[in-house]
Amino acid sequence: MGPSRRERAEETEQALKAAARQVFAERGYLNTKITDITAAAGRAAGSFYNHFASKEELLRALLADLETAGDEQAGQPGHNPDFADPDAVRFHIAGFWRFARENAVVMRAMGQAALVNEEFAREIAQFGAEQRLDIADHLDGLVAEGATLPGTVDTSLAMMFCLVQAISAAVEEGAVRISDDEAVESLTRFVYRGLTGRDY
Amino acid sequence: MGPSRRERAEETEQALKAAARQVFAERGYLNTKITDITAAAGRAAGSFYNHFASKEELLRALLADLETAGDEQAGQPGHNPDFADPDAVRFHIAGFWRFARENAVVMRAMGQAALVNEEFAREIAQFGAEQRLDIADHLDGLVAEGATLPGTVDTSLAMMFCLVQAISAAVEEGAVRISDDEAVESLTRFVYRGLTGRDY
DNA sequence: TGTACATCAGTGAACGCGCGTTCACTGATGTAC
DNA sequence: TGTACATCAGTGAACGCGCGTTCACTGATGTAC
Repeated sequence: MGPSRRERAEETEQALKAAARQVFAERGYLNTKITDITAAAGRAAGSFYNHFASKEELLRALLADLETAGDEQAGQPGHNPDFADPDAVRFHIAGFWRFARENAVVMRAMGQAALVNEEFAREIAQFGAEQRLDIADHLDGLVAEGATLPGTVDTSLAMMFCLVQAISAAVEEGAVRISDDEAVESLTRFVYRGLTGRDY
Repeated sequence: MGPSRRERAEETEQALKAAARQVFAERGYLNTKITDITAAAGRAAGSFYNHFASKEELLRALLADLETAGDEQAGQPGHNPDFADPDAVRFHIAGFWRFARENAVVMRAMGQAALVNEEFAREIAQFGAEQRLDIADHLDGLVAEGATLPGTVDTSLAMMFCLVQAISAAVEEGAVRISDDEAVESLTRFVYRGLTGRDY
């Protein structure tokens, strides 16, 4: 007796997701046809629709996987919310950097999907806004100590996030060549200095 | 007697370009059909191919317009290449900012085209590399004065460019709300501090 | 345990929509004489 | 200046390609008795 139906279906679904990651990485989300995914997964074209209503739905599934994986590792030992300490800045940048590099394929796919799909665009915008809100209070220590931020709190946060995100994207597409450690170190120095006006 | 053939053709070509800018701004390059452009220009679908071989060629034409416009205003009065002076940093950021805001539609279209077209991707990458090379020497003054850059020269430049570009894109798509002056001022402070390690 | 039927994951050829692209046609401008 | 023909910008219906999506079919697993 072979695998149960449920097992068989689960296998195919995982195969499709893995194949999608692969072809998205190779040629990008927008350039990927559904038959590219099924071919890479070694299944028939029609099989796709047993598991996902569309390429968008598949991307949502990949995103959901990524979120649960993110939640699991979000225990965050060593979290220090006071950006007056350079180590706290480095800790946050390193975390974001790791996340961005590990999930580069899905992040890039999301970005591409957002160009064509209003819904995805809104989700990304909201995700960014939430991220910024989550650590808005991390700058309080700086202000309390009398440091002058480079702009409003929101602008300062936006600059920090945009910078790290843009650099990780640039590294990912090969426009900038730099090791992970070097990136985190350079970014930490740039951001710490930029936010605080202090040398480091 | 009506307008000459040449005049008539020129008019239509300009109308198509203007219409393209408009619809690209409204719904993005990738979401724009050729008939969207011709409809917005008030011409028949077939007319498009008298002027451009494809949507890509039209985008190239827009890019060429933008480059000649850029060259004209590149007299650059008041150019100061020594980034030890915050005003020099502000001058460059303000220039880039103006350019990015004025040509946001075409820049965004280029970015979208690059996702689908290898050729555009290469051109953009090369353009960025050239930009960085053009002002690589602007950091020499800093190094000579004994300032510590946040990373290598190339990494430092990449961070500066990525930051300004990412913020202008974020403003353009409404993810960040900030006036032009405020943006330039905040960016100048962030970048000057980040590069030099000095307060400002 | 065995038999008969129901259900389901997977298949791949075929269908059909959307849109880029073509092309015969129109009405004008340009040219030759 | 006038006439006859060539050329060309523009038109829009029609064509056809690419690709998403469907669906009748297969061979297996699940269920009822």
